[in-house]
Amino acid sequence: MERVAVIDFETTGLSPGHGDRATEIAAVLVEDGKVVARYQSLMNAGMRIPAFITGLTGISDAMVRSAPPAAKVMREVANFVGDTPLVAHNASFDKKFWDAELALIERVRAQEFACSMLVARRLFPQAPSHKLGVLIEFTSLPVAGAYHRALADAEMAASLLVRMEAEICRRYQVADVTHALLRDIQGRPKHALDDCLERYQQTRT
DNA sequence: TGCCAGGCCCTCTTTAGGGCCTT
Repeated sequence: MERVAVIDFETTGLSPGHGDRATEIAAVLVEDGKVVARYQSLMNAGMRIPAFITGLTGISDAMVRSAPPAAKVMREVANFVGDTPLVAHNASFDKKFWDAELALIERVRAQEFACSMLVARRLFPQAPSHKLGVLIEFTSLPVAGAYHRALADAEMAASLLVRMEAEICRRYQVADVTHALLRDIQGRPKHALDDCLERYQQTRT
């Protein structure tokens, strides 16, 4: 697969449209099934962190207060990933924050997102749930660190992605899985996975 | 003061409702 960047945000809440901001970002570059580079930073957006979020993530007001400004971190991580295609677990969430935080530094996203959760729902419909942690356990992948910290979650989403690529190659006898194919799979009705991959096979032979 | 997401996907559907998933 071509190089992709798997990203994960920790935030003060669920919606940048209602004033929520990022508190931490991680991005890992995945190439040939391996993580080849990592970026991770807490970021200070000047927001109080709700107690519930501190309980969930372990990220406190004190940690964020001593972190670099959000604008500096977003410039760094945007430069780090460049125009590499993006992947996130439940990408609709990370896409909202990526676009919102970039807009604050007057930058615009240059690439598409693919969603590891939507692909997993199609590839592993029998999984007990499609939360990242459950899928890591379901696929017997190693836990990379504390859940709900950006780098650990990005690393685990990356390993899940690599596992799913291998599964697609094995199950459908294709040699390569592109970012475009992931987006094709996630955009199709769940029952149409076989149809999608059959057509992909035809384009590669 | 108190409110507060939204896209996906199933079904007892499509003139809708509710669970899942992210923090």
